Amino acid sequence: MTTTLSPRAPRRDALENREAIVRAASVVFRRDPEASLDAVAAEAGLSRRALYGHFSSRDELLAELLTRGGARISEALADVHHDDPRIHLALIGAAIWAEVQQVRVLAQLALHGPLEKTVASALSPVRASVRRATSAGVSAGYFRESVPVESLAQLIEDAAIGVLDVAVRTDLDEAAGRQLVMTVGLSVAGLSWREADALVASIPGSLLAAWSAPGSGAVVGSGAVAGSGAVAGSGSEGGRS
Amino acid sequence: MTTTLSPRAPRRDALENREAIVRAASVVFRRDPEASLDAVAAEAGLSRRALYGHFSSRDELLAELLTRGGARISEALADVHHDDPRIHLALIGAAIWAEVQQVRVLAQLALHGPLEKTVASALSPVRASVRRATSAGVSAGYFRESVPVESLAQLIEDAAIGVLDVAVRTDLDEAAGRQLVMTVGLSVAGLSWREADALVASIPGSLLAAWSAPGSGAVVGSGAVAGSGAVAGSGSEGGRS
DNA sequence: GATAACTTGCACAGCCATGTGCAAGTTAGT
DNA sequence: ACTAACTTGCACATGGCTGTGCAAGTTATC
Repeated sequence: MTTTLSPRAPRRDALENREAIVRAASVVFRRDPEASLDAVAAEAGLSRRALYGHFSSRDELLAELLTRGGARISEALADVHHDDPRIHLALIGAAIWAEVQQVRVLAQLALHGPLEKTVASALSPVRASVRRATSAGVSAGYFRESVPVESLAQLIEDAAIGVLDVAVRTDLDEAAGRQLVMTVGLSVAGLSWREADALVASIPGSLLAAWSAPGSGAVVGSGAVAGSGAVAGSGSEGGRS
Repeated sequence: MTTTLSPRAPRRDALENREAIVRAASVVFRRDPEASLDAVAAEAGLSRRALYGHFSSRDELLAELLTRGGARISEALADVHHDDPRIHLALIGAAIWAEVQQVRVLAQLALHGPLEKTVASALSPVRASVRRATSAGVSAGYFRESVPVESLAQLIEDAAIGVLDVAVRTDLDEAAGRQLVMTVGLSVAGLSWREADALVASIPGSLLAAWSAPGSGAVVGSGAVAGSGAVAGSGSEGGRS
């Protein structure tokens, strides 16, 4: 008695194609937030026309991306806490690193126009967490006090995105990338590199286990990312400059 | 005997209009590198058609912008040297801060596509200078050694752009902005915030005089930047679709 | 004040991207 | 195997931006 209502249930491959489209969009838009739907469809291995069978407009696709990205990130940050604001910040870095792909799509999309507000709300958990750690770290005398806290938090955020770019571009392995994101974040906050390195080294592996874990399920984007001739095709080296 | 060749010399206001266009382009493209020429013409107070009287294509206008920006920056960096790599890096920061507008236009344009190479070459003096200071600082044990020098230089560069954004956005005064750019650059390099602050404070004013100077001539873009109702006016939001 | 230089406004072509409709396929479920 | 679900390829309307031609203005310069 599956479904007596409709004459037939939706097909399973349709669902798969929908996923493929979202994944493709994630890959393509990370490189160019204004890419055409044709490009997305191509990356997904479908026709442009079929894409409209799943999303009735470009904006609807964007909305889906934003929603998913935001959810992934919130989830990842959900249980990141630590009494030492320095370690807290480092852990945020590690969590973010585990979600690079998502974060970078959001960051890219943020540059656009009308998405700003949506993206902002998607990233707000990160922002809040960073802000809390920053503020605590400044009070404790660890972080620089020569800048208003909001600006500092913003700087750390911006720097983090930059680091993600570099890390991805230079093809660091998981551990190295995570380490870089953590230490540079701390540096911008105000620590010297020796302090940052030492601090990060002192973090018990158990705290990082969640992300460094072997088969950390639910890795939506990873496949797409690996297969991304994307990064290679575009940037080559010019990158940001 | 001005010019016996042509029946009449070009008019002076034409030159002024050309300048206005370039300035407008600088303002508009800094916000949105893909803005239409209509937007540029409007910002310049001219018609789109008139614009084509000065630049035969969009690319020609871009080229002019790139060339000027590159020239300004090279010039600003020409006599930035110091034996202490930390101070060298800080001074680069100060020099860059004096050219924020230019740098930001270039950085924006860099995200585009076919411009990559041109932009890259325009910014190459900065890159080279940063790389030199970075490498020297690492050798001296001041900067972090846990990252390959090229990546570190890249990180510093990226961070600098981020700082410029924040600084401009939060409307810091000249001195504060310069200070921020210098210290955060040093932080990413690896110094603690106390070290960075102390170091920057120790830099004799004479070394900064060049930029902090009252009427440092040749400030091409400053007027345009100040007058930019740009940021406010444009966005509206409709944007794409 | 005559004349060339410059601007404007309009009309036009071309290109590219978005959405949509429809007829003909192909493929998954029952 | 039959049928509905899904995909494809095409055609089409719409809208934005570029680049150009031309006639009619305005303004600097001689």
